[in-house]
Amino acid sequence: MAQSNDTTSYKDIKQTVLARIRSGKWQPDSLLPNEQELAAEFSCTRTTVNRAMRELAEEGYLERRRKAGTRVLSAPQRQARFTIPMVRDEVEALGGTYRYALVSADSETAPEWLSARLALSPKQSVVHVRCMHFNGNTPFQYEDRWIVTASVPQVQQTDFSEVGPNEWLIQTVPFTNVELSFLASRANATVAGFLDVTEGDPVFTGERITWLEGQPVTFAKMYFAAGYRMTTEF
Amino acid sequence: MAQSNDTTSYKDIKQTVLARIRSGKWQPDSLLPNEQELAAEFSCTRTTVNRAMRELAEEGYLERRRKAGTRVLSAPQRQARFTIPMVRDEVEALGGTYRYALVSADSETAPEWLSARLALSPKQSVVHVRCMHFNGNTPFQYEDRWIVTASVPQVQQTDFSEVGPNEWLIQTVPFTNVELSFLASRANATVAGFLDVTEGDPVFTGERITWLEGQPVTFAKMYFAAGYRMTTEF
DNA sequence: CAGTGGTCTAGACCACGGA
DNA sequence: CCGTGGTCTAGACCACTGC
Repeated sequence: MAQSNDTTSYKDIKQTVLARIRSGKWQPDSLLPNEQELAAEFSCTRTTVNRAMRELAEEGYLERRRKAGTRVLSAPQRQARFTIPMVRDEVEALGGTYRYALVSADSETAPEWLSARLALSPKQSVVHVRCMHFNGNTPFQYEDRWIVTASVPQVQQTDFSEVGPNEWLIQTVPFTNVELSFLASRANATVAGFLDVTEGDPVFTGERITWLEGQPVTFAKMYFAAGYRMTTEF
Repeated sequence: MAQSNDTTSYKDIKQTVLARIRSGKWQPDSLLPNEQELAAEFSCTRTTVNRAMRELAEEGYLERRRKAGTRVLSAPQRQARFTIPMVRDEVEALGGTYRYALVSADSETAPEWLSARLALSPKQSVVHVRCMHFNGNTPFQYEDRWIVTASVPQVQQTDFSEVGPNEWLIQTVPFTNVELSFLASRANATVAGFLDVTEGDPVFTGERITWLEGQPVTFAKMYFAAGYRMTTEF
């Protein structure tokens, strides 16, 4: 199928193995034949079997350990992958026209809660940017962001009136680690005003911390407009 | 590093390539050397280069096309992976003791909104299960679930007083497709009561639809207790 | 058409970790 | 110790697609 020829591809093996798991032929927790035996069964090399099984393990269906062999996971630890698009792309994917508006950008001393959150030394300088992302004229996301000046000195000379801080950061600073959270919060007066909802309404909220080689770069809170849902399929 | 010997491993290549991207030596949108040239540079086989570059592409750093070659993605489409653990595991990972309690389980005719959502023919039979998941004695999640009888006939003879519907389903029915959404909703009187929050409070909410070979199996709403956040690092 | 990535083979050495 | 998976090599054929 996958190949025009009749060779057994790693995709064929994946499909077959998945089918055996689903049909119950290979029960959860049961030990599977080793790679050599499977290679013989599928009349291909061990390399090909290895790729198939390795990918199935990455996808959360199997557990593999040297010497112990390969087992079917009883509760498939399937992973949901959410692509984290830039706001602009997300709006445009909805068929809308993206518009950005700066609310404020100020250099200030990091508030205590932020210093604690990012493990900054006290009274470090940060740039605080607040901005809005629109879908046409409809509010889409209100963003509240702090950028650590010491990690990104150029931020002090940057004008965020045309380019959003996220797009600017991505083009300017690489990152090595990200912590991303989602939660439901309550709209305070400010957020409610920007998102055109009633104060106290539930707001889908994201928090993102970004590091570069252990140095904190930025902390962002993203408040999504009413009705937003983060969706994935797998 | 990765190997005890001094051979160049695919992991070394990944690191080097990432470093070049981050340092700006390989600019976004720029065309990279082809696999043969890279293999020569790293003095390894093309197979090894291929694995490194393929994985970097899967991770969202590169774009590869036959004949067109490999390019650095301008806006790294990094993906957040959330593992979707079973509630029990999630609670136990927090160091708590998991406790399950059935609220109700009834066979009924699918309400119209559900038929529409799952594309069921009208008036199909479903089993409606409501239950609670606790962390010790603290409410953790309230679950509202419908299971399509036609897809899982055994559900009619199943007692959900001891085993939660999710654990039961996972052990009973395989699935091929899942749609998973997260949103912020407002606690109605029922949800507020079960989660011990005030009516109208924001509630982090998940919705999950599961199919087996195109057949809808189950629809679940999961309401998380106050303070819940879904977190990932990458 | 021709260049690039996608995949397979046949064989090898080795790291890990269970018994 | 020694079986199992993890990875690399050297070489090959081919699918796709831009020119």
